[in-house]
Amino acid sequence: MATGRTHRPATRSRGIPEATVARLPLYLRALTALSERSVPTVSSEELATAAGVNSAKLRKDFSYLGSYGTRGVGYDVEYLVYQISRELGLTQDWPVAIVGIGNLGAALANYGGFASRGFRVAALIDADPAMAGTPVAGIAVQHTDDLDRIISENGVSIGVITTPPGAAQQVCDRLVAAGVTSILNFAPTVLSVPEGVDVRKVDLSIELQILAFHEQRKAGEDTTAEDEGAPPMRATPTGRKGPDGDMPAVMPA
Amino acid sequence: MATGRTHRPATRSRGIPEATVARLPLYLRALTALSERSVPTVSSEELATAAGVNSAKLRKDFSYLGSYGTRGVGYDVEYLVYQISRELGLTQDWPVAIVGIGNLGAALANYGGFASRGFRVAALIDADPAMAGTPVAGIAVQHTDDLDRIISENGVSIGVITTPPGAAQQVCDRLVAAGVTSILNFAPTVLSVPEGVDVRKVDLSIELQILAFHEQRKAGEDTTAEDEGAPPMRATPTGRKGPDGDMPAVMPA
DNA sequence: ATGTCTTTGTGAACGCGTGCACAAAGATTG
DNA sequence: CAATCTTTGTGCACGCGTTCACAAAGACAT
Repeated sequence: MATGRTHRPATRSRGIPEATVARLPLYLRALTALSERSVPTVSSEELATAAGVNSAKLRKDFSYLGSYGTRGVGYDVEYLVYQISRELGLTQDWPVAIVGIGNLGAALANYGGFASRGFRVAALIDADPAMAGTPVAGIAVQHTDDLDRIISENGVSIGVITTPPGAAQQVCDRLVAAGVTSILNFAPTVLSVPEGVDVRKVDLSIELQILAFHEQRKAGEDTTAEDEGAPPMRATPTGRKGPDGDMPAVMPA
Repeated sequence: MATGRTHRPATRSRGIPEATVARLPLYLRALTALSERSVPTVSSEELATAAGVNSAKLRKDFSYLGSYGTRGVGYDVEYLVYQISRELGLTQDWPVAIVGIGNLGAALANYGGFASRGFRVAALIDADPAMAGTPVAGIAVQHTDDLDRIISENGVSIGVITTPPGAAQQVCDRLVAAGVTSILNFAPTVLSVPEGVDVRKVDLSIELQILAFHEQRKAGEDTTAEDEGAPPMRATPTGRKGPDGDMPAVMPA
């Protein structure tokens, strides 16, 4: 098991707050839409509405990038698109490797949004020997044994993990050893990585559970004093509780 | 276009902070793993490590749920699994409808993590008439025309949108009109929903762009005074700029 | 019973992110 | 050139979330 940090201490990267960085892609998307409609300039108010944020927040976000606006007029759309793209590093090509070509991995390989903004699916990797050579989204799947070579040859620095949870940490370790320094993890696992490696996770199950919480809360608001449901007898603090748990089996897996 | 709030003002739901709610599924997952290994009790330190968080944060999170630990011993695993499950509303069944059965939608329908924790894929909906009746993950795809009826009959309150961006808002409006109050949006679009409806978004493109930012930053750290790249001539503040933009076309779409 | 040892639960301080509100800047008009 | 109007950029205050550090609580040994 790899030992290392799991959380980056929110390093204020080059003075730009993490929260701002997370919103830049949102602004960029809205700006791109305006650009396609040949809109020359946009005010912070309009752009904020399009991006679904507060206009003051948007202005403060942009202020971290520099003074790119013109008072009394607004922001030059094309210019801003370029500045944000550059800031995000989207002016260069980012070869990406997807490891774990199951349903989700294949879907991502086919996903148009991937290739659209400078990201290029450079390799598909799977542990199943039977899949090797099979073309998915026009790219031949390669075997895990060659992972190291594939990463090096293609200069991949961003890896996407769509393996089953049991394989995720191992794949992660191998990716990192091969030189990958950014990982997008779709497996429901807490990845442990060494310092300097960034990990972002996308967890469908967690998102649903958060929604369920609010949903339950909304439903419970009607009943004034909702029935809390008889809590199951708590295991006696001392008596360790029998081996065959008589606790209600809530969740199998 | 629907008019309404886009952001919930972080309503401190029943006293449990939003940040804590977002971590509960993480704890639950770690606890479930311990439960399967028949571990009777766990300390905040151990559990925190497994979940990848600070132990003080974990204790404070649990303190919002009540005093479920035993000092000097730790937490009873089974009991805590039940309490968190109940708090998240996972003791009940949540029928989910997926709208937009393309690559991603089909992958989600097949995704095991969905069904595992009380969530059940109750319906698959697509706008393509040719898909109607086709079984995906053992469920027949139904046509968008029947959306309203499908939602009502199955008592769906959580909807998942995996349509192309252009259709997302319209689908969202229809889902909300049919009674859905929680939406998980995979389309790269800012959804506008009325008060009382929760929206969570999963955006692959945004995640990659955030990684690219940090990746670029890491790469740029080596070169002491990195070349900022000649900024393209800024559009003259007054002269509105020609219709055929001579700005470098950074991002096509 | 008394003491020791472990671990929880939480008060308090700190830092980040958000939003208000306004002065400064520039465009535009007469 | 002066006046007016629009919109940016930001100082400031507030609230949430995180983390430290420790007192209180209970288990366990003697």
